[in-house]
Amino acid sequence: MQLKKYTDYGLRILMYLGAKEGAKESSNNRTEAPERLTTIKDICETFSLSSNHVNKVVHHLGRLQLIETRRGKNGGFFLAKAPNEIRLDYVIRQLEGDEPWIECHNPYCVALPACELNGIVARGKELFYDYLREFTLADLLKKRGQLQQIFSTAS
Amino acid sequence: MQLKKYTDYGLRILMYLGAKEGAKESSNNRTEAPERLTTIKDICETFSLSSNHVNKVVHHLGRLQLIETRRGKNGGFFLAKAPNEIRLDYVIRQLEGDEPWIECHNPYCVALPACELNGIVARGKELFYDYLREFTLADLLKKRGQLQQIFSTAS
DNA sequence: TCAAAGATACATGAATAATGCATATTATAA
DNA sequence: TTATAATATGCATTATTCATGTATCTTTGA
Ligand code: SF4
Ligand code: SF4
Repeated sequence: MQLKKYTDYGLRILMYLGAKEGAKESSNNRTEAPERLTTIKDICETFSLSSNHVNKVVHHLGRLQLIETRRGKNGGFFLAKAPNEIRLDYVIRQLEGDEPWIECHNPYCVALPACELNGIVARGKELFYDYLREFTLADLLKKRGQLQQIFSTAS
Repeated sequence: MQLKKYTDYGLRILMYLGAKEGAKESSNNRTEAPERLTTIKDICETFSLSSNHVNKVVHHLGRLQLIETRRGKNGGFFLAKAPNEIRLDYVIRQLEGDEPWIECHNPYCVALPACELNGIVARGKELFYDYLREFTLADLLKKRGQLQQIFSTAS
């Protein structure tokens, strides 16, 4: 019972991009690319991660339209939305995959027709996500200055 | 992000015992063993499970003092508490293991000193368990009659 | 036309959960 | 007292999923 690293990596990437964006004097036009784009290599060096894995997460975030990716030379990616428009429940649900937390079929459980448990767990799961729904990427950037310092210091 | 089968097996066992207990005219003395005790074999045949795995879960439930186990001939196990005293949050926390849902150390994440995420997820996890806390084994036995029928029919 | 970036597909490795096996221990009954 | 039926316990193996690696393709700017 633990979130996948994959999911956390996605959030780290968003935090990195959010913190960096805060660094410049905040362009209003968000689909305009900043000076130099963040690359997968940047992320890997900052967090000491495997580029292959990050590759996939970045791609996924792109498909979700949370970031915009640019291929080719001087390519990279940046936030496609304002931090306060990126809800944590959405990010985690999508990256994590939204499967039921308890598996009653496969193999089929005989108790299923009379079981109250799966409904209770499913409701609990929704409460978890309801709570996450109250937060956005902006909430993760409360200590933006400190994050910037960490990210710029980390090799 | 899914509960372990191990945990669900534990709940199935409790449901089985609870439904069976409802069958007889409810002895008040709960540490008194009923006529014939439920065995691991019974559980395995009912749910088509591996006896080794069930073995361990039964042992675990015994250590948690949710059931009382009896070794030797005519041994087996039965509920050590009334169903309404067995809270689901406790059962699931214990069987599942109460680790954090997001892993910030091991390997260490550079963002940790300035990260808001782990706290948010930890709080969401507690809300999940807070919800489960409202339910007991008795709530899982709402359809006791149907459960009894299922369990007696299942080979 | 080269090089630097992400996109994509597939293969491999690592971690953990699930299961299997063997044997010890205990309690009951014949 | 002995056979038997049950849980207890430790270790081995298998399966599944996650994480990571390798290779190649595509795009794009210089
Ligand atoms: S016991 Fe209930 S929750 Fe568990 S597998 Fe069976 S039907 Fe699903
Ligand atoms: S980003 Fe935050 S939550 Fe994720 S590992 Fe780092 S410190 Fe923990």
